[in-house]
Amino acid sequence: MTQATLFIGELARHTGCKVQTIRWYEAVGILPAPSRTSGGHRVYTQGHLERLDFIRHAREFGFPLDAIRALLDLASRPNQPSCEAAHEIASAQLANVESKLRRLDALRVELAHMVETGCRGAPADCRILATLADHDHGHCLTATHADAVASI
Amino acid sequence: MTQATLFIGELARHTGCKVQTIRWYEAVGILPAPSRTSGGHRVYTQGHLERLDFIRHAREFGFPLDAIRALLDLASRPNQPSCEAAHEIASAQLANVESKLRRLDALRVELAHMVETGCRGAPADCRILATLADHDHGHCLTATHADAVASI
DNA sequence: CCTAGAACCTCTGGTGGCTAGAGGTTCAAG
DNA sequence: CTTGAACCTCTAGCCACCAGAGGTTCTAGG
Repeated sequence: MTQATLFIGELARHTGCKVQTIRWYEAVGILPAPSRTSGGHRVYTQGHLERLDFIRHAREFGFPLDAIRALLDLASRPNQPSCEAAHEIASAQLANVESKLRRLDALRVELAHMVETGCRGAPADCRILATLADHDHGHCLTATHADAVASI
Repeated sequence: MTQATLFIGELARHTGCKVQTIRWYEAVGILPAPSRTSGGHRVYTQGHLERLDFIRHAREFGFPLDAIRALLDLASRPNQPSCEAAHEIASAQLANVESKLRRLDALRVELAHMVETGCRGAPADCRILATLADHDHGHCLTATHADAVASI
């Protein structure tokens, strides 16, 4: 039952998180401020390690920090009647990713078309430059790629 | 041959670009600073309009501003022997989008699995929370979704 | 006890591509 | 001459960090 403690560098190594990022997570209040040595160095507990692992893993799924905060709140109250909220957050993230995928794929098709049509010779005859210059989408497959920007 | 000129708001309406964005394009040097009225209002020419249209269209393809700058440079020298550079820039962007698509799709699969496995009952038994809490990826389909973050 | 150097501290500024707002000035129609 | 829409500059914020300056603390070896 010994409480192994960690300095920030060790915590970083254990979690694969950069030192700066850990300090930033503390600044934005998603990782609680640890106690300090008399000299001011941060001293983390096992609890911090677990919480940071959770955060990192959730980040790998692309959850924004606000969502992660909500998920951590849920996880910290394990005896609530339902975790429907967790399901909702994850579903929202899935929907988000799916929407991005759709827009990005449309963009891929359009870009591939542009690259394929190619440019043979001088810039004056370049299909790529011509496509971009024509804001009426004359060379585009569809005129609806405008909203793809957000998914880049 | 009359040079129709435009105030910034009219240019914005013509291009579908926000006024602020136009000023910002000027600040970062991708749209040249126009002349001004004696009172200091920006006065744009047809050339500005065309350049901004190009920029907007290229942005819709997700090109970063640096790439757009390079493409505009090419377009402004239409008699160069080759526009291979344009092809390279577009190919790089396509590769970029394809790479994002791949990572994002892997993420979708993983998220869908998580959402599907679901959570029945209390947070203590929630698969979503359990998946996130297990940084050894015990509940994940693969352990390699870490690099998907960059594509969100 | 002293020293070296690795690791820590805070603070500032930058990333990309904008967007929003405050507080003030100019334009153009009536 | 007045009104009000449109313009101006400047600052700050978004997201999730990363890099670096300049200074302090920890700890192992002598």
